[in-house]
Amino acid sequence: MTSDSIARFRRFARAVTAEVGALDSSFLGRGRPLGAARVVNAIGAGRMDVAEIRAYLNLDSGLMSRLLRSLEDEGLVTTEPHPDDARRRVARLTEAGRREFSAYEGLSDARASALLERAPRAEELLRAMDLVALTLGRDRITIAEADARSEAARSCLEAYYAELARRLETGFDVKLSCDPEAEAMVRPRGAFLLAMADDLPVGCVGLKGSGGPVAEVKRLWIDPAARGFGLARRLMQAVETAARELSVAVLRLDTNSALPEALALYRKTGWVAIDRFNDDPYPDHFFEKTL
Amino acid sequence: MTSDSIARFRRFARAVTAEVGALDSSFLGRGRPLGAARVVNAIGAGRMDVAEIRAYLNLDSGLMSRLLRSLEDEGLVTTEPHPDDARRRVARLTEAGRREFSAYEGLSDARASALLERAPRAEELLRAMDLVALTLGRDRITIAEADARSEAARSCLEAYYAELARRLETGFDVKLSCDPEAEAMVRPRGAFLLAMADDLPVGCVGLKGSGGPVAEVKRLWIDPAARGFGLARRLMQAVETAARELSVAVLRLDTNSALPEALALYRKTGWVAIDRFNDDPYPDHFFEKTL
DNA sequence: CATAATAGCTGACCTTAGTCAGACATTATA
DNA sequence: TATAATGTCTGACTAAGGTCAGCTATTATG
Repeated sequence: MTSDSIARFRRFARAVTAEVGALDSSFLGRGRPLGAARVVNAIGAGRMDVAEIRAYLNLDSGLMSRLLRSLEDEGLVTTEPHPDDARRRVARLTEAGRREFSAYEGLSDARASALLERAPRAEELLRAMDLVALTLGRDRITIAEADARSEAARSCLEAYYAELARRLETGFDVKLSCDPEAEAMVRPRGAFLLAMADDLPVGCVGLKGSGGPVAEVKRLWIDPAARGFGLARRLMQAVETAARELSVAVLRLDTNSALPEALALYRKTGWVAIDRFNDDPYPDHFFEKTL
Repeated sequence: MTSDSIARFRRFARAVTAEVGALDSSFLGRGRPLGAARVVNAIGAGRMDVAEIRAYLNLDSGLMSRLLRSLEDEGLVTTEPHPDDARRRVARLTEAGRREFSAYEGLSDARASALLERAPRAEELLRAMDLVALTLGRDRITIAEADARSEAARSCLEAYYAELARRLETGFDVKLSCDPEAEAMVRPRGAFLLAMADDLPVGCVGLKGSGGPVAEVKRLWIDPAARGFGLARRLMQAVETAARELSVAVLRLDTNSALPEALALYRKTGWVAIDRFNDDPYPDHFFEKTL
């Protein structure tokens, strides 16, 4: 690693330290120490189990307990024993607590918004931030099943179609392609999987089934900022697992030689080239894998 | 600003918070509270005047004084009155202090290096970090005079040549162009200015003089990650100021229509198109400005 | 059923960071 | 030369974060 690279990295660290410090201090300014504000936000973000909050915020049990008492005194939080295990406790925001949480969210959103509006080329800045955030947080990316008709799924599919249109010499019009109706990618006939980074989708793959022993893998796509982390392989493994659960014996897929990284992945992971099995105008390579 | 953009910004903030927190905590782990470590690093980075360190780290004078005493007790720092003004004090690292500073630097460098080595496409990641760092720190970019033969200047010039080679249809070979020998861009004949962000150069411009009343502006270049902040305009203003100091009455420059943003800037800032005044093969537009 | 493990609570205590008023020496200014 | 301003230092004080031993209640386990 060159010293110039390291200097650039450290310039980055200095610049974001100031910005992140300012984000942190947006947790202040509402008459409450940072620790208590962080607890309100952890609960607001859906963490309820006290031990879970403690682990997330890295707090001593004594400190955590005191923070919860002070928030109860303020009327922002109620606690009650965990229904399954009375040693544990769960915390909930009161109506006032939810208002405080919204206020904190609003402050963070406003700061983000102000920064983005001041930036020339905001979309380029966001893509740069995506790349940094995903590289730093690559180990926290999870694979989860989702409805193919959900907003997160649709945003991935649109990005996929746009990328095909850019990369295929012929362009790409989803209406001319074999567009699997979303129902074919919903259980029990099929499935749809998303790679999620911090509640934002960064990749997808669909399993288009018919109820029979043969199903098709469709719509494998990874956000450009998340490439190189092995997500495509993880998604393909997950879709194979889902196919096995649905008693699928044979998987098929079609793809295009303009997507060499996809071809390489299929060849490396046990897929076998077969003859054309549909009349879709776009693909020029066809693969099969027996499960 | 869309809610999706804001969510992406906040994902970025979360990801770097963890990383920056880790960077901060590399200031810990050497048996010294964060405040004292930050003072050691400020002095090591060349800040000597106590008031200057205080302003930089945003510290109360009482706290600063105590931190310096504790560092003196540790044998890391000595202080003495400022030679010009005995009210002020200057702080210096002792030999042991310099060792501590090096240790902190080593920890930060190691962390940066480890992260970059783990990243696929490290250069793309660095460019993304540059864009984020420069956008966040745009108000801290300064214009300073530098030697045209210095390393910082040379790295800008090389980037400039590479960009010309990319953007001119004919390509660009600096040997075929009127390459001003560096001496012509050094005082008292000329000048060379750099835009600096955190000790790294992000833009340059040269003033090529002959000692006479006519001089030439050369090599205006801005790092792609720093475009849109008005740096070109600032550099041009600075080079005009430098020219006036050198008693230059008339400035000239040549440029190419493949660089429309440069042409637009010159036209907006009082430059007048003139006839070709050299036989350089690359430029196709020529401008003049009377100071 | 006795014992161990788990989860949280409480009180005592410590460190770090930060604030503020006042003291002191020095320098700038009317 | 008197006065104001500047820069640092000291002592007194506070808030916030954090640690630890011991307590209670509950659940898991041999």
